[in-house]
Amino acid sequence: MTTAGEQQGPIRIDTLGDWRRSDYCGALRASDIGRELLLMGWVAGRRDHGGIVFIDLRDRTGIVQIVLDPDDSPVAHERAHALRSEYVVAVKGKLTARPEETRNPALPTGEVELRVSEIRVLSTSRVLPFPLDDETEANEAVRLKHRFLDLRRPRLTSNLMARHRATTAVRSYLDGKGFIDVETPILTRSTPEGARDYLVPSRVNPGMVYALPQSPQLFKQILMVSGFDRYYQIVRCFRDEDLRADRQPEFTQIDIEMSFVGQEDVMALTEGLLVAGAKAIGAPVPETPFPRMQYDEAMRRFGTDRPDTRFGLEIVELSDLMRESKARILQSAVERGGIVAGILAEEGKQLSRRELDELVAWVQTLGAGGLAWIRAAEDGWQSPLAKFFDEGEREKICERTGLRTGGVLFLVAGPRTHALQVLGQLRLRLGHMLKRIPEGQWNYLWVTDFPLLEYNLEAKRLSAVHHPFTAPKDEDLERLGTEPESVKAQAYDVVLNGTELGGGSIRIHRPDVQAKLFEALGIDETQQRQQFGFLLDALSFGAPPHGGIALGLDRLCMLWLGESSIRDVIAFPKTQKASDPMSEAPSAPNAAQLRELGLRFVVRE
RNA sequence: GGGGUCGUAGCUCAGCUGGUUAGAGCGCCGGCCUGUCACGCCGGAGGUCGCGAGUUCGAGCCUCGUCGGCCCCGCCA
Repeated sequence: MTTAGEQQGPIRIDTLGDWRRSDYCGALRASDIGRELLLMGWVAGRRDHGGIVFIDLRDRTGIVQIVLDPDDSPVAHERAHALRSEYVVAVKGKLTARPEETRNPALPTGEVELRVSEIRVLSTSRVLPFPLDDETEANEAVRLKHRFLDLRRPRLTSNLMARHRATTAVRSYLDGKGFIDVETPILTRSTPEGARDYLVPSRVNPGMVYALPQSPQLFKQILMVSGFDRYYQIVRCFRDEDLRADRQPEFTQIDIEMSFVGQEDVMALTEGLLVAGAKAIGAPVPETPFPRMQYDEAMRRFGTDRPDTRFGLEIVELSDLMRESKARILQSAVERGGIVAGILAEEGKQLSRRELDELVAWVQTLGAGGLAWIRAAEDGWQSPLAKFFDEGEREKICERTGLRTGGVLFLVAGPRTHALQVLGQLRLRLGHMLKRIPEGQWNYLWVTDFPLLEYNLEAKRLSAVHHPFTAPKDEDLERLGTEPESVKAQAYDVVLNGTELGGGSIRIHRPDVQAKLFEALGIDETQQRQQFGFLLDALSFGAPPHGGIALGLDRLCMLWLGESSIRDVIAFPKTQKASDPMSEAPSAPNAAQLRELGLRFVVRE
């Protein structure tokens, strides 16, 4: 950038006048040759030969080549020298076939070009802070500060247009199935459990706050009680938790609830919706019904409740073989009620000693006791634990896991759930390292039969795995009071390639069952009234059996479009610190605002 | 709350073991150029090495702190 570049230059800005666009740039084809056109767009590139000038004109549909030839119009040609990147221009002219040898097969519009008879310069541009091509990936902070420019990049433009097609298809699909789009409040009340809330102080109720919804859960259930029967909403949700590549503080859910249905009905509907969405966005259309897997099996084989089933490297348990082992670390884990389990990498030979050491160190950062490995080399086992295993044990281990020469077996010992989760993460990492994850495969999967409750170590009480309105399986109902942790929920998650797309459940519609669940959760009657009174009221006035699901629209679009960050399918996303470099949100409130709200900030040490 | 990584020209990045005047490509500015499409050729401008302390004769490079981007753990019913 130079000072000269900051000047707008002597170029004259024209008015739009009565000019109106006749066509979009990206749609022009050989069939349009001969037409008189009026195009409007941004200067995406300029090749000025002095005697003849080529302009790449871009709008949201694509790029078409514009030719400014003094033989066509000396005036337009003369003005073309002053054009710069991202100037906005309108051009009038005739669409012609490009001379045979100058066609550009890389461009959908490469067979044609517009020969300009008249040009209007509608707007100029400062020099760009970063190039707008799809190749150079500028620093995210710079991109977000100038999001209006970032969004001009063809990839982001087409991502947002594709997202629009998906949401349109979803609305049309749900409308066709008789669903009613109903809006629910953004200013609502905080509910306990779940994520941290974003709070909004109420001016007219000093000392009181609203919470932004983490999801419209209670409202959609109430709509069922009200008899709407089938509800949907494409709705913003807010969770004040730390961000990830696939997580934003505000995100969009496709929220669905329906009455007089069971789990299978919701799942079938969801599959149809995903088919419609995938079709509209141009992603491979999944086959239905999707495969199913019970939660217990997912944990046992994949160490997670959202397994990526595109590759093997499954978990194998070895606890029974280690009960008597001389390898104390492994043996004692079993003795204490934990497990020993492993993952076999058949092609583990390609992992260097250094990579193995890095894996061991990495697993330790996950909070696991440690990671042991056994490398089956030509001349015997190489392993920190090798000396502890006799011939018989080695044979059994090989038999159980399939370990053979060239392979590496990874072992983790510890409390069951934790060991499995660590292995689940190790599995993903190995999948990447060994390039085992196939591109172009789309494994949709239902995970079912979640436990209803789990023991929360921090809170020292049971908490809901899904949420406290999830119905237990009918046959498990009576165990709610006696063995609550054995009760399964009528809950289901849909997973794509190891990413959770969404989840739902059949809800509790009977006040007596809901009360039992609150009891199991240790929420007393006063708290119940205070926190969920309105839902309990609603359930007591004739609630239909109902259930639903919520799907993460941003994540869906991200996966469907092959993006690795949710930010690239959201027009105005936030950084990892939940800030927006463009608008500079969040910002400090001024004194008058604080006074009016009756707030005072206390500086945290 | 924690771990990792990055921050040098508008952008992407190089910069050795701490040592003279901090480089490249692209972009930008000026000139030339009638079939380019990553146009080409000639010339030029452009730097708070994120910021602040410290060590040192000397810091882009070492130390500490801090700010910011990204990835991950915890967290996200």
